[in-house]
Amino acid sequence: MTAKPAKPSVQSAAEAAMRADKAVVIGLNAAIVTVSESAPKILVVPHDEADGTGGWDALPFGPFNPLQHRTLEIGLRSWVQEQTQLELGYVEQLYTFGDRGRHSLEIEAPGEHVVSVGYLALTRSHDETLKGAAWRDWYQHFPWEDWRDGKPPIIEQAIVPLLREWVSRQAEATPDELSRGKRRDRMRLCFGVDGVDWDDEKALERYELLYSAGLLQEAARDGRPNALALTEKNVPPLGRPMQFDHRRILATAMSRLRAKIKYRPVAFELMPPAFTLYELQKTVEALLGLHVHKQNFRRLVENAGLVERTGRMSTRTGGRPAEQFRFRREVLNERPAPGLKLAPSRSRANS
Amino acid sequence: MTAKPAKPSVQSAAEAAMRADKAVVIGLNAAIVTVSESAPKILVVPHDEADGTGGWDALPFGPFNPLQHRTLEIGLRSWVQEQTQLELGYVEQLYTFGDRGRHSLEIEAPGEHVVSVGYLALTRSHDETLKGAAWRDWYQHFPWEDWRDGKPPIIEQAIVPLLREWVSRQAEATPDELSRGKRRDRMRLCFGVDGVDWDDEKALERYELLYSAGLLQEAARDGRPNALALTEKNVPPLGRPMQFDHRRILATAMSRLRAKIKYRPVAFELMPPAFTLYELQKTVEALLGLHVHKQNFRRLVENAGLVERTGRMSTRTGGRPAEQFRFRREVLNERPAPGLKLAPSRSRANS
DNA sequence: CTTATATATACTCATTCTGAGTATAATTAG
DNA sequence: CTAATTATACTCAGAATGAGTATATATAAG
Repeated sequence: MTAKPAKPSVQSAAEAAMRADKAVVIGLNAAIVTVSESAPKILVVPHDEADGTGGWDALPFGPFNPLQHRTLEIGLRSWVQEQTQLELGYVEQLYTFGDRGRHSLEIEAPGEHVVSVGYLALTRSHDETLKGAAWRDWYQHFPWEDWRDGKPPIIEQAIVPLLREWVSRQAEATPDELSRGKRRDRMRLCFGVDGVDWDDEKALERYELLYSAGLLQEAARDGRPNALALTEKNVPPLGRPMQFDHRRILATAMSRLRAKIKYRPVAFELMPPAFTLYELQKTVEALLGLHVHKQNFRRLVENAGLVERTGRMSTRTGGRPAEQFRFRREVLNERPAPGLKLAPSRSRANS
Repeated sequence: MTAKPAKPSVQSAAEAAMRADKAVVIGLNAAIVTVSESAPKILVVPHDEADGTGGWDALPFGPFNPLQHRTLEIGLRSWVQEQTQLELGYVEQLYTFGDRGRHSLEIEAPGEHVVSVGYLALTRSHDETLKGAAWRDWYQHFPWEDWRDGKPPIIEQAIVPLLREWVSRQAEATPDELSRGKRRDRMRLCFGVDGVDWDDEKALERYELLYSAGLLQEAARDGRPNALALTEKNVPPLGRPMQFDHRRILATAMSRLRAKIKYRPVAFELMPPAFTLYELQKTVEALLGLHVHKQNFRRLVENAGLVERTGRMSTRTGGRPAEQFRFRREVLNERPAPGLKLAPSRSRANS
């Protein structure tokens, strides 16, 4: 085990990378999220191409210029600021995708390749019209993810039957019990079939399952074999598709945010300076796509020291006025700053 | 809010990115982890340069060739396999770093830029010598992270005094109480000063804190202003440095793995097919750098249905023979597959 | 063979955390 | 004034958690 032998291979590999055939362009994609009127909204820019994907939303994206920006995040903030005038609060890197064939190819010049880095950004609700961009309820892209009014009908009416067909199609191809079970298990775990509970954090897994089952328009666009068969059968679109792999990035953002909200106080990035506990709850429920138990939610938020009273009351319609609270920034300097560990309320979520 | 206006800016930006000045090379870095003899080991390749960083370990890395590999992960698996003959089990993307100035620059040709994507990979312990590579106990790079024998002396003897100086240095520069408090709070939360508990998952935050305080040799290499002053003062090295930003990637891997082990059954990727519960515990403790309560650990692992008995006994030295268990793969198909939610044992951890 | 020592494993117990209610207070709509 | 509506406080059983104690089964020493 001498030091020398490894060096040539590793180093020369790195040097070989310098050549143009391995050069890629970094695309920075931002899933910019806000919540207003109990709906999580995602910032989209319109996209029109003659290739059949016209009208599909795209996430705002821009290239990373390494000469201009020291880090990827700085690069992202810079062009988002420039293009949207939004001030981003929380920003988090999600994932870097390098897949060939997961976005329409016309953007790639021959011999060049785009690697896309996805970011999640949160911003406080704000109604100004952004030039050319729009806020879209993210459940338009993921209608199966919103369980606030009970199980979304699209699951039993469309998704489960189509997936069952996909499961049995594999059964024909590979008749061994084991690998058929795999597809069935994936379906069960993702969509909560056969008594498995719904897991709000599996948004990405569900998207990927639907994609690989060929049930999404993106899969058809990418020419996935499964998808072609279904296109012929006139399967209705499952949610609004998005350009490139942007719906996948959005799914990643949803999963990450739904997980993060439970152990870090990120929900407050979406709230105004003062808010009632019920407003906070509505925001959280919007993101999770679930209802939570109101009294326990209060207890949790107050016991964790996440908020403090302002003394002011909210002039609301309806019943008794609610007190307004503010985020206790100090928690960030106390213990590892907790989030909103909450369990879905059985009473309404599973109706 | 028409659709048109945004299109030119977004699209043309993407097209502009095609030009060579924005092209970058993707470097794939692998933090390949195993555990043997109660020590977490990281695979390193030697690196010798005449620039003063000779002898620093490097993580194995290779370029991503988009023409050859469909996804980043496939590219990574491919050259790791090629270079090390290791079979990777679990692989997870960690983070994509684009920072200029966080690695010695000689690798970058003028006008070109390396963006590095870090990966965490787990592999079962295996003693064969790998050509040119070596397994290194990861605590050699992070001596402050191993609390299994009580608080590591380096914290009180070196780190805390140096950080205090760094805190007070800011107090001079910006005398306002608020921003001085920021440095102090960072120190407190990271290193568990003033009654704050040690958080094993903050490995990355601690590394970044030490780096930005200029206490690491990498900071000196990168010419960080803080670091220069300290080099003069003959500060002893805090842990073994690594080439480029590889120690940061390793810190990211540690943080991610320490977090993940608590909610996903990844520890079993590091275990042989059959193992005793104490062996499993030792592995987990090695990764966390903490002791856990033995009886409660057993209860947790068994109640969660993570293991099943094999009936065979372990022929061990010492006391009563222990039963061997195996991982219950079925948990993956049951509920969202839990991990090893464990609390550090107060009795020995804080000695 | 007996005893000390070491480890494995089972069982206990107080405390806290959770999930799910009930009870009561303060508003507005009629 | 009453019903409806929302806010907030309080209760309670069961599960999970942290920390032991008790007992079983081996090896090593004498």
